[in-house]
Amino acid sequence: METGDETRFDRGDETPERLKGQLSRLVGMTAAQLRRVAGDALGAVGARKDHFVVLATLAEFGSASQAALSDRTRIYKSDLVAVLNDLADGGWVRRAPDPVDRRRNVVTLTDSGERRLAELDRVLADVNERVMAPLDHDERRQLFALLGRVNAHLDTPPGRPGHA
Amino acid sequence: METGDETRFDRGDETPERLKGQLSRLVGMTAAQLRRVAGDALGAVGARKDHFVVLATLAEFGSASQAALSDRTRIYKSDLVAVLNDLADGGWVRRAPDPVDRRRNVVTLTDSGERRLAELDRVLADVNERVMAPLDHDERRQLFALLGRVNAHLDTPPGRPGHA
DNA sequence: CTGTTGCGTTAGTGGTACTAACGATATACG
DNA sequence: CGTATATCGTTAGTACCACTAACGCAACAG
Repeated sequence: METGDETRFDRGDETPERLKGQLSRLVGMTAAQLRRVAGDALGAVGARKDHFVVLATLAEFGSASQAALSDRTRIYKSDLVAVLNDLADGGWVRRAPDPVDRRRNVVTLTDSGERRLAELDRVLADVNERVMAPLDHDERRQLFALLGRVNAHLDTPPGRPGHA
Repeated sequence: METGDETRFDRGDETPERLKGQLSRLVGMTAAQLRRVAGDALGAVGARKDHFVVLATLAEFGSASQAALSDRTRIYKSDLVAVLNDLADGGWVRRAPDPVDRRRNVVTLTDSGERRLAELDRVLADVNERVMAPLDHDERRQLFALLGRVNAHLDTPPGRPGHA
């Protein structure tokens, strides 16, 4: 092989200049690849990631209105409609008008919804395992902790200094 | 109920169930916020992130064809067209046919392109600083290293064990 | 009854990742 | 030479994701 070919990343002594120093780029690239891997895995069983998010939220917090689901999942209420349509079509959730406030729909996880959640959970756990393969247990914990802190910090830009 | 409203994340002793264990979700949320912050900052000076990526690549590796740029930046050649149009409109790059192979364009950084790069570099360094504010120097290094390893691992899914 | 607010829905925007095809040029082979 | 094939830049289009705007409806406060 000629030398000039595989320069890619390891320039070694030369300062990596601008590109590598940007956390946004590194996180962005990682996220894109993660999204792809997870999306493919979910797509293989006819699901999307928001399906998992909604099912998991229903399982953890119980039945809820769409507005509450939107708050808890960070899925915009406008996008939630299609997700719930999918889930209702699959029989994984029921969407019924709330008798006490007829503006609301009460979304409820069905039995087959719980099974669906377990299935998607397995799929994603598998993806997670593949993705984090190069890291040992401690390193995984560190990565989660560091990302979690950055994430929490980005979540509260103004005001809200602590939980006062 | 006691706390009622602000249950959000800190359930504490209860296992975080499914949602928090997914690296894809944590990385995805962080990436989304980063993209937003960086995108806003760049947008404030009329740029996009790919502008920075291309300018930085030209500065580091020198003039190149669009195909070479596409390889180095991971920007699809189809998307690169618009980016280079923007950059050429701003006078930051020149795009001239290659005399030795007239299929190619040679893309060259101009002087004002170097200045533009410095400007965007400042903007992004600022973003980077804001984003990583909660982490000290060592933690930043750790985060980069861990993400870098995951990222590198995702980059080489099949075969290619080493540079054999 | 009237204005306001919250709810679910529809529609649309803009950015990002990705594929397909095409005209033009370059290269390889017979 | 000629013809097949590959590469280059470009156009167009797909799909997903994050996000906004507006609308009809129900609830509620006055």
